[in-house]
Amino acid sequence: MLDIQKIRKETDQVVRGLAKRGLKIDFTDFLAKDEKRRQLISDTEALKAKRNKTSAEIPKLKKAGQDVSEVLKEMKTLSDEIKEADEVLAALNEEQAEYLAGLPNIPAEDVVAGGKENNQVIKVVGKKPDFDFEPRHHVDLAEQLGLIDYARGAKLGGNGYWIYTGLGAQLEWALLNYFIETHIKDGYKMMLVPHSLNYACGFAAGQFPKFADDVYWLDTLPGDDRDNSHFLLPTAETALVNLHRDEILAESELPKKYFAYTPCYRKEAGSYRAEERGMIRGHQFNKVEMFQYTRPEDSEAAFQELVDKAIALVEGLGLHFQVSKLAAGDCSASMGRTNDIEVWIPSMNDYKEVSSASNAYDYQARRGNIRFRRDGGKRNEFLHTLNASGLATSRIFPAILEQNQLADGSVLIPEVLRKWMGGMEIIKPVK
RNA sequence: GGAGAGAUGGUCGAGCUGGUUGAAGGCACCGGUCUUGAAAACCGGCGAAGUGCAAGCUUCCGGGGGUUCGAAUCCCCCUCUCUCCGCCA
Repeated sequence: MLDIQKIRKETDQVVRGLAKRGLKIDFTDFLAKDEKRRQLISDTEALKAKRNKTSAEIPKLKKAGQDVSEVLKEMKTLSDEIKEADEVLAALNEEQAEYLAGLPNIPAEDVVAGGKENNQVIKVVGKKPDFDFEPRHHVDLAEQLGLIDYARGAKLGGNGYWIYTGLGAQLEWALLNYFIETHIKDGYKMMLVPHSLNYACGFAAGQFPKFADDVYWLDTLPGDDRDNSHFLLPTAETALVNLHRDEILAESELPKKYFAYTPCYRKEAGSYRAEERGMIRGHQFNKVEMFQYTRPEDSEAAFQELVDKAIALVEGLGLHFQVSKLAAGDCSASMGRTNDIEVWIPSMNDYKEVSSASNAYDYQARRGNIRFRRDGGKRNEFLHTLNASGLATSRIFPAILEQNQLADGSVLIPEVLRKWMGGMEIIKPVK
């Protein structure tokens, strides 16, 4: 949620910021209505002040033995007038809130305008493996090594689902263990959260109202009974940002650093592409998500910490990858800045996102009413929220298979994972 | 699933026979006195949001609606929490 004060006072700056996302916003109507709304507020408040004052007089008049029937009649009229004005005002407020809720975050100053095509690669680690044989596709490798059962996954859940089997399941779990161990060591607090969340969670995260169709709804349809419906989280971020919704934290508690493992459930409607066969894009995938609540002045440093942590994880696996700084239009709605970590997938001849690190600044804090009180300070301030995957396994797993494959179709297990694989160093084809 | 109790400011907790209660009191926190320093004690301050240049005014006692001139207080609906019973892991 954007600060309405900012829209009023620094309109041009807001317009320019949103333009970087490719949005042409004209606040003229909005501001005119806001003006009207505020006028109405002051009008109705004058009426209410009068009501309160007279209302306090009535018991005194009664006590003095005076006849108050005339006053009561006037008050009735006044009350009706207030009620009418309040209804108009409520409608205006709702309209305004709805409009504000639909506006995305303003990109940070140094984030360039435009979409994906303007993303900049800011770091490259390792290099593309040089195979002296015909490298295999990860789907083939996974099947030959008995790691993934795609056919039965589809039988159980349909397109977009797979089953980790045997060593594949162990390898997947080893990855998660590696992430978890690292985060704990780095002082992040582990959380296991509900996977079924209520509407307010999606709103605070910034997924709703706009992207309510991208998630799986459990009981009712959104809009039917929005406040009592639940959806499966598309990322643990949605849960973690809501941990402190409607809370006021003490400055001394900040920064708060969390991480959570959850499967992520996404509809991915209409996004299936042939080149993404396998586990590149599924309806359910495993991810460990890092999250921070910080003071405003600390969030840029926290962002760097999160990016560095994600980098270190991929680096620790010995994989080749790059880091991209996203252009404004490629940052999701809630985020003012995002860096993606993209791992090399040989079969796709492309880099695919394994982590997305973002700074939401105060955008989510406003939506979720998450504030903090400075030591000795009087006013509560919105804090900043940041998140970063650390990591999603669904692209790391194929990257390991493809980048670490040998001529005979076996795959080297990254060293850091071996302790969770019973010391195993290599996975060999079963047939 | 059935029955009952409850939801008040950062926190705990009064008020709930409708009208100086936006809300006592405790704790926490901030400032001061005292002290070599600290603690204790004492004195003072201390909810949030909206609107306005400001003084101020308005709103908020889980959420929504209603009754009334006037609602934290009365009525209805919803959500959540707790206790008991049943069922299940």
